[in-house]
Amino acid sequence: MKVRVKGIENQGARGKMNSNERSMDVLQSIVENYIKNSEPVGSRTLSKAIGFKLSPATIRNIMSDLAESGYLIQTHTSAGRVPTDKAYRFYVDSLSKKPPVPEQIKQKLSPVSNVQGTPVEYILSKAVHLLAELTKFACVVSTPKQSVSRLQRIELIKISEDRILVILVTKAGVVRDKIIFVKENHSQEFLNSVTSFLNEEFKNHSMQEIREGIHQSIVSDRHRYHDLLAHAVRLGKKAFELNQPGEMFIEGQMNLLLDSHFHEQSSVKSLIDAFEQKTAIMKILDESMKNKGVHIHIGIENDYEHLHKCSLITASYRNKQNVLGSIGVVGPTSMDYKQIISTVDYTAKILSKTISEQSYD
Amino acid sequence: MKVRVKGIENQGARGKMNSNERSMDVLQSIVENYIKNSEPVGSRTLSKAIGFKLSPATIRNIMSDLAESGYLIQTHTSAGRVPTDKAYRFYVDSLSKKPPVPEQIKQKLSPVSNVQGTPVEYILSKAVHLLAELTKFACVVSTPKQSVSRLQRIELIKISEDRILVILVTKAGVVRDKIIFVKENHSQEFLNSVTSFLNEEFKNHSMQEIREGIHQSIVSDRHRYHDLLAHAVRLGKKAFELNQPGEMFIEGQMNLLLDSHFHEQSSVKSLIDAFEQKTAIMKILDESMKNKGVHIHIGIENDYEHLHKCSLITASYRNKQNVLGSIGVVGPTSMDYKQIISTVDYTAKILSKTISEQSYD
DNA sequence: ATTAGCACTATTCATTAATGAGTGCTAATA
DNA sequence: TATTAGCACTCATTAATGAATAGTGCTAAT
Repeated sequence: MKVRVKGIENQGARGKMNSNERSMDVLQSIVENYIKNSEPVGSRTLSKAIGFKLSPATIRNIMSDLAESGYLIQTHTSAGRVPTDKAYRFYVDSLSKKPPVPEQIKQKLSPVSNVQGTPVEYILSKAVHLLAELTKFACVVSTPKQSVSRLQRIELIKISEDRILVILVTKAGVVRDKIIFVKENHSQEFLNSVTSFLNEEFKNHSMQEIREGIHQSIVSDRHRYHDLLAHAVRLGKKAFELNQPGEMFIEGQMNLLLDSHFHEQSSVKSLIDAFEQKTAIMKILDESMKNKGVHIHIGIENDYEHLHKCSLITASYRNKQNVLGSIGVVGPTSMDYKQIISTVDYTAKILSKTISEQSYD
Repeated sequence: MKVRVKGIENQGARGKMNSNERSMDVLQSIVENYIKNSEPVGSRTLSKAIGFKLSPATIRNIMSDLAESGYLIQTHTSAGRVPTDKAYRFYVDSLSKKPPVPEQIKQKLSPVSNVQGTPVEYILSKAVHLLAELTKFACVVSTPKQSVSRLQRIELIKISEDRILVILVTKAGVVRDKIIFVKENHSQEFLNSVTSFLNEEFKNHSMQEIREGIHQSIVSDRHRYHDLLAHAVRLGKKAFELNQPGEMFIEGQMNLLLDSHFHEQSSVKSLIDAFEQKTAIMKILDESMKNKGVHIHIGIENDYEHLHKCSLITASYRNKQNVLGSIGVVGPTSMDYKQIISTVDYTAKILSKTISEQSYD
């Protein structure tokens, strides 16, 4: 059996650079062609697509090599070739610069920044809705994480003898509420004192710090003999306890079902599962908050099995101080990466800008 | 042409009651059979299903009559009969009592009431999620309407020179926030006075009343010479302005796509549209708040064309004082009405119970 | 190294025929 | 007179067949 130079894989070892570069070009063309038409691409089609610079026979040889290296597969003998996840990975890695965002898309996303005075959640839902409309895929956004947010203000409102409504306002402009149950029947005046104390003590600190700080206070006996402070610390501990799970908004799930790549029954079931069990996607969004820029997860790269036929493009959004959450698109592995990447990137940026303007510092 | 007694339609006019009752029984059996198997039901099948009490031939005659009266249709000459929306309407109207809710369903919905201290929105999302899981259809719930809610407390928090964060807490336990923009640079102390005034003046009044009341105050010159009150009224007007559209949570949309009745491309598109354009469903939920009990909209009865292949089962939820919103199921017209109706009813009840316990009066 | 040519393979599509479920009508029956 | 059995007929569904098509792999020529 004749061993042919494989291009890409064994760079320079023995093959000519030329051959390698050409393989890459061909692969790129195949990927782009498949993204465009969602149909296995054959040697003749491709030859035509690149303007007959290479004959179908030559392309067949190259394709054969690419297939052997795991970049392409055939659904059956007489079908064209389809890119594998490895090919998509190569493709997105070789994308040089993000192309400029089309004016039309900017236009469509402009409502995100026209939301004077509305809650952050509303801005997020608007953004994710528009993103879904633009991309025609499913889109997700995670709400700001409590732990990194810094306190703007806390309010304690007496509701009944044993219940206190806690309202937390963060610098990012997020308002969260919950009810805590207490044994003592505190007066509203007393709660006001506690409120003042907590606000003075903890304003501008992150929730994380506050939780730790309060824990410290309890351990230390600094407040042991001061009744008000002791109570304040006790109430504060309850008030700042994290008990709300991170939320996530989803839009456009149904778009996926119009996509031909998900027409099989099994794929649909997988998707339903993936969205039902939000944790997997949530994890990816959380991950995306750790680094700047756009994150790309292609098919099999996803840990969660039900997402093996999907690619996720995510980007984090932030205010001036902190990374708050992230927004992303879930689509088929054969999505138009160029377009989606730049759209997600732009959406995250405009979201950051809008929320920063609304933030309280 | 021989005129046969039609049953149902011309009761007692000339036909025997027997024949009429029998037609009804047969129709009911057909509907139940179709709900169960999702397949056109033929005369032989039905004869077997009712234990051969009537021969296929007799049933054919009855079916023929029912078809003529618009209760059944045939997809083609040699197919069995399928119930029309008219038949479903007859069927649900003739359902006597809601059957008891199975213990298993109660069990599955129990997490709804185990939500000590969480925001109302969280309870709602939990309920709608579980309902979707139970029914395997799409489920929706509307968040409490601001206008009917009664004020528990308002807070004004200074954010910057020209921005004030308004937090409204209603008796139902709903917390809403928004930012208002002001020209004057009020101190927080001043805002506290305004807050006290507004709380004293308007606590326990519905938002609707407050908006009207404030309007009155502005029209009257009662506060014209009192600076604090004048400002309070001005700020209050802004604070109580309704600017948040009614929200709606949707869950399990994708369940519908596993349902065989929505397999055609066109149906899927219709559904996507229906959920994209939330207003139509929202309107039905709002409608459902006006009367007690379970509401049923079958197929063509829906005003919105894209819902013509769906039935909606809705029920309102409430606290001790007011009807707050409603929850419902969107499924195919051939859904198992008995089961869905009782499940929705029960869910609404447990929701009402839970929210009432959390309410502040 | 590239390409043209050809044999080979597998899908897709339309046609055909067989099968079967179900009806409508008529005549027989209780 | 109401019910039922029997039969001819209709139409969807299914399987089988064959032609058309798109594509490959290999070999030999350039």
